[in-house]
Amino acid sequence: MSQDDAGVDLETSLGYLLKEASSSLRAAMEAVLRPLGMTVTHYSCLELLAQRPGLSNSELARGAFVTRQSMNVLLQALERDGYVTRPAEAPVGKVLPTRLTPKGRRSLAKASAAVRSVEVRMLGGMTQAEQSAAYASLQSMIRSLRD
Amino acid sequence: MSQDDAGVDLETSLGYLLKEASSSLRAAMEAVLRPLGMTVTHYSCLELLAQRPGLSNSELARGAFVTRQSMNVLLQALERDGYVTRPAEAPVGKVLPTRLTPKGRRSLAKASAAVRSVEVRMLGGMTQAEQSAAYASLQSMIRSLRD
DNA sequence: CACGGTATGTCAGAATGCTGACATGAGTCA
DNA sequence: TGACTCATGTCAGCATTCTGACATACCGTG
Repeated sequence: MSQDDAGVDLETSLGYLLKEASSSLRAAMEAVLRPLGMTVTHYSCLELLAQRPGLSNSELARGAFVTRQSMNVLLQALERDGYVTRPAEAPVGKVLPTRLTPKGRRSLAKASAAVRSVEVRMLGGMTQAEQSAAYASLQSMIRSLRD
Repeated sequence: MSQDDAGVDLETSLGYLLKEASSSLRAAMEAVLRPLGMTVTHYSCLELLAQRPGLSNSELARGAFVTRQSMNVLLQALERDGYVTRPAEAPVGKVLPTRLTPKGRRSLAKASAAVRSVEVRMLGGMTQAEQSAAYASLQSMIRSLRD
């Protein structure tokens, strides 16, 4: 339990709060995706492909915040199980554009609904103005850290 | 490029932005802690102990957002290298209260300054009001997800 | 007092992600 | 054209974290 509050207070650190929120969100997403046999990175990859068909392995990796090596392992599994397709040879350069299969699209539909319910729950106690403020705040943090 | 399909729009999703911000913060922290030979979890553990001396392994794990098994291996390494101390036997129950050594405190001092500089940079483009709004928003999200 | 329910510390194996490295292709510039 | 730089896909090895499991200690209720 909590004792004395001497020293720097982690409870008032935006960085700590950011990590806590992100951790909570990930846990909630894992909870709803597990019954569907899907991980968060798994879902993220499919969602990215739905919105931007033809994304390459490296681009997917950046979008899902993992290394391109990790994403490659995932893509090989997704391709083997018939969720995505990649051409055997690169149309141009070395980039292999990836696309969802109908099976992948069906799988994503259920996962997307589950994830959306989590996000709705997360935003439940916030007004529209508060959501906009949160959006602007997060973007500001990202922008400041990018340099 | 805005696209209106059935899926979650990643560009406007607060969840995605939250993950992006958290990822950026972690990367920035890793960058400044690496020269000090320290990882983020490593630092988090020391910072927690500085603010709440006598924290147990499980409590440290929850505070650093890892499992108690992971925290245990970290604590064993920190104890072996002389950054923290734990009694050989539990004063009460099974809980082993952990404390920083002077060496641990010195190590933390440098790391803490580095991390603080990152947080200052992250908050650079925000007004005081925006920081308060961000704080309230994140707490609201955490609260909503806790149920 | 006895009893479940909960929490803790710890060990072992498995899974996941990362770092390092290599070859290849595209773009840049002198 | 040739050299240089950068990005990509991929393989291999390593590190870190997690899952599963066990024994133990506290606490509430009956």
